[in-house]
Amino acid sequence: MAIGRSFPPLKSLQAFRYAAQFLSFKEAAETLFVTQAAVSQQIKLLESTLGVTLFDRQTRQVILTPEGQYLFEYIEKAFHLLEEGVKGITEDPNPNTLVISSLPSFASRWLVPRLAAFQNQAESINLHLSPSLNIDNFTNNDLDICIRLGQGNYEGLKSSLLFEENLVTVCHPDLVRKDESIYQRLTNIPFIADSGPDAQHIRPTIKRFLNDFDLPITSHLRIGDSTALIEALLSKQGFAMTRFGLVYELLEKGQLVCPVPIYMKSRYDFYLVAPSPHFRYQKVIQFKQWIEKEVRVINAAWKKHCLDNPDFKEMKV
Amino acid sequence: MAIGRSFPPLKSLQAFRYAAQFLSFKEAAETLFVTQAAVSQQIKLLESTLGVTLFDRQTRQVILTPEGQYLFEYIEKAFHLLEEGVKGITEDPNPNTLVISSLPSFASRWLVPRLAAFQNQAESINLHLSPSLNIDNFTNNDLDICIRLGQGNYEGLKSSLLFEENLVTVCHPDLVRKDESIYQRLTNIPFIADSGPDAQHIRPTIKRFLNDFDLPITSHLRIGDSTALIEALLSKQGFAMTRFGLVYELLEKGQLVCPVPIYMKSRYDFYLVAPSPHFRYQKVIQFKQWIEKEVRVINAAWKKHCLDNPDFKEMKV
DNA sequence: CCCCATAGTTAAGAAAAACTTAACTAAAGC
DNA sequence: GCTTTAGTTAAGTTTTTCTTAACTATGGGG
Repeated sequence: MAIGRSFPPLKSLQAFRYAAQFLSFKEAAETLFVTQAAVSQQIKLLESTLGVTLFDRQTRQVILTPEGQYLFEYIEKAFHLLEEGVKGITEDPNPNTLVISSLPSFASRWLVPRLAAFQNQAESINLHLSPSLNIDNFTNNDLDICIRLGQGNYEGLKSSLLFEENLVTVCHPDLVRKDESIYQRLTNIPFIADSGPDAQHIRPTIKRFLNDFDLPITSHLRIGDSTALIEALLSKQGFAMTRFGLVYELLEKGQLVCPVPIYMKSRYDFYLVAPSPHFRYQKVIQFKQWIEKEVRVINAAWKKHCLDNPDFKEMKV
Repeated sequence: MAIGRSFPPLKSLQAFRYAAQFLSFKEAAETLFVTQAAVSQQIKLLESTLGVTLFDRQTRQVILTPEGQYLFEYIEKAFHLLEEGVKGITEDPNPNTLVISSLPSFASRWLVPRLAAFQNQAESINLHLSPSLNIDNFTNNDLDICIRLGQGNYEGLKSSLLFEENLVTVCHPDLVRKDESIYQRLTNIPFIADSGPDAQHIRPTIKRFLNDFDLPITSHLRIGDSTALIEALLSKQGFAMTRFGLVYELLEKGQLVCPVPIYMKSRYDFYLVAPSPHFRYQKVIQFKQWIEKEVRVINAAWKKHCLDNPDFKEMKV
């Protein structure tokens, strides 16, 4: 049932606004991202509803009638106000404070140590880092942007890929000897299972790999928190398959090594996530540009890792 | 695909306008003739699209947030302009001239003789009567209102029932003798067929009636124009089944009589038809009130006709 | 002078938006 | 403590809007 008895549909008024502005149904259609037929039908509907002819048709062009000119004055002003209001409301209410929600592991291991660099180049922006394990809906807080590990599709939110994650096996270097076989390593080094929600798809792959060596998948230790997982690895409690982005610096420093020559693409990647309007905030634009540049080191590290370990094999999910 | 990328849906802005005005989703819903759930969903959609909280919910009531107050200023003004513009355009561009389209038969036999009465009471209104056989679409002319015989459903137009038509048999009084039977009359008086488009449903009924007398339906004369039909009747060429409204005055004067004691409701009735906004013009309001009063004589005449002829039988279609 | 391109129109069907219904929550009021 | 009220949400339905395809009528160019 129609809203506002006998008031014309708002869509038809919007179509009229652009048709009258350009004196062209075609250009109005382009502006509104619809077909010319849609505009034609909307104008017809508007004229029928009002009982007034708004355009004189001249086969290939239209001219506003006096009534059309009269109406356009009002409609144009009205839509201008709507746009002004919406623009004003979506403009950043807090241009000098950037509130970021991020995975704790990513925040503590990667982001925080680098934020100084961002703050140096964006001195007028105060940062508020809010570690969180879950996506946010952005409607009851002043959160500006999320850094998420996921698949990038969140209802009502916009996602921008930061970097694709890969999964590698890592352990303390003291747990491996250069001359032992893979079989020996798999037998001698305990497997630490990552029980985090974004790691569920790793286990079947590990299981299939171990089956090739006729070995069962057992793990005396299951850790769901990435930070704790790193501590367990560094304290020589076993090996795990985990995100390259999490461990690549430790690999570069030689604090962790890859005991097993396999890797796989993660089902989840890192995204910047926020409501569409937030991506227009200047502070978010700056942060996005900065972090996209910073994560290039992860991509470069991955490329180098692949070059340094040409024998590593990709496991398909 | 959405119009105006990232601009919120216009319906949601309209819902917001009333929700903010009344500080009540319930009252906004009533104003918009939708359910409370619809308003709730529209507000949620608007907040999600803008990435802004517009209302603080307090279980049974809502309060505008500062952002909501800010936006409301613009939205309220904008919708006010829309309404002003639409109101201004639908106001009667020609308040002193009333253009009426009517069936020629109805116009010449009934309306024109009476228009003097209307003009006497509406001296400032100039009348322009335009006989027409077809409904009009009102978009390329200055027509104000139509008087139509039909079923009252015309796309994009509003209809108001004037009076219900009935069909009676009529002929010149010289063609009947008081003492002859129905059978004798049906045999002796030729049948004139009305071949007008709104009379198509009469023939099967006449046929069925004649079958009861074991008589074929034959007509040596077929006339599609009501005015010509009346002339044929008055010139003693036979009997016809036609609209009571067309002939009731001739019946009252004794210039025509009913040879056969049957009648039937017409499938088509008389309607006033025009675009919705035209029914708000003052001149149309006056005309409608006047003609609705005038047609009461037809209704009264029908009632009297029924009372004067209690033996007449209704034929069902 | 003819053919092609252009802008607008319309009907029919598809897609998207908007709405309703029903069940729910949380507080206010009696 | 129970009932009422206003807002919320999910699922399904209805309505609106759009697309596509075929069409018309004109203008322009060859």
